[in-house]
Amino acid sequence: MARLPYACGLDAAVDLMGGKWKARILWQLHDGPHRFGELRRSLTGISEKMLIQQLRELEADELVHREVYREVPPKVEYSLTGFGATLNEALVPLGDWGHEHMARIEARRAAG
Amino acid sequence: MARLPYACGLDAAVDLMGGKWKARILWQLHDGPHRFGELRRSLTGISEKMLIQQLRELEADELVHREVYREVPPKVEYSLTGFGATLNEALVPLGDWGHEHMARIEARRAAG
DNA sequence: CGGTATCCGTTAAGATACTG
DNA sequence: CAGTATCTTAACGGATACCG
Repeated sequence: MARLPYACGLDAAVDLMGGKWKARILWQLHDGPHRFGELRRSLTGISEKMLIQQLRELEADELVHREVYREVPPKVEYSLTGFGATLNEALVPLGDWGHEHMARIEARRAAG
Repeated sequence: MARLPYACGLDAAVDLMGGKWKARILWQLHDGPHRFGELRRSLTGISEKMLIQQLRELEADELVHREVYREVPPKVEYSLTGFGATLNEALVPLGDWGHEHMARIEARRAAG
């Protein structure tokens, strides 16, 4: 079925940052560029495959910039674009909300 | 594999409102209770199955309240709980961001 | 009106091994 | 170090038909 146009801003935003990892990846980049390996260690539980896949999508959506340094050993740094930084700011209240209610949310999840 | 604890607030929040529909459903309820059929018509493109499934999950997470009126024909109203209202507020900046950048996001999506 | 039940294809996600 | 490749499972999303 043909994709419908976005119904609202939230629809568009969720399309870009939705899923299990993207918001957390953007979050990790808020304080400057990070290398692939740093991100992998920070994002506990992510597989290399998912990390690179999500980074590629974020790059295609112009939220993240990928800079390759031609060195040995190889070095690649990921950073927020200006566009990505604005999205990150819009995610702050959501992150705060989650932080504030984390105990409740964990408890509900544990309850099944 | 056993689920890890939430890594940050954003992780917990996305777990509750992530997916294609939940943010939009919460959004629709911001101005008061709505009936099942109203929501179905508002959320263009959603199937009845997805709508009821997402509503049940939102109810289980105490974000949405379900009120059944024993009438003929049947009437059920969904509304935000206090908890759901606070999440909705945290989503406002994200919705604004999406609205502001909608044209750009649509264009990227069209480009494939 | 407000759902259920069933079936089905697609996408997300994860484990593991391997490469330039 | 920063990825690729392959395979498998789980979750998401949708179509259709039916029910109280």
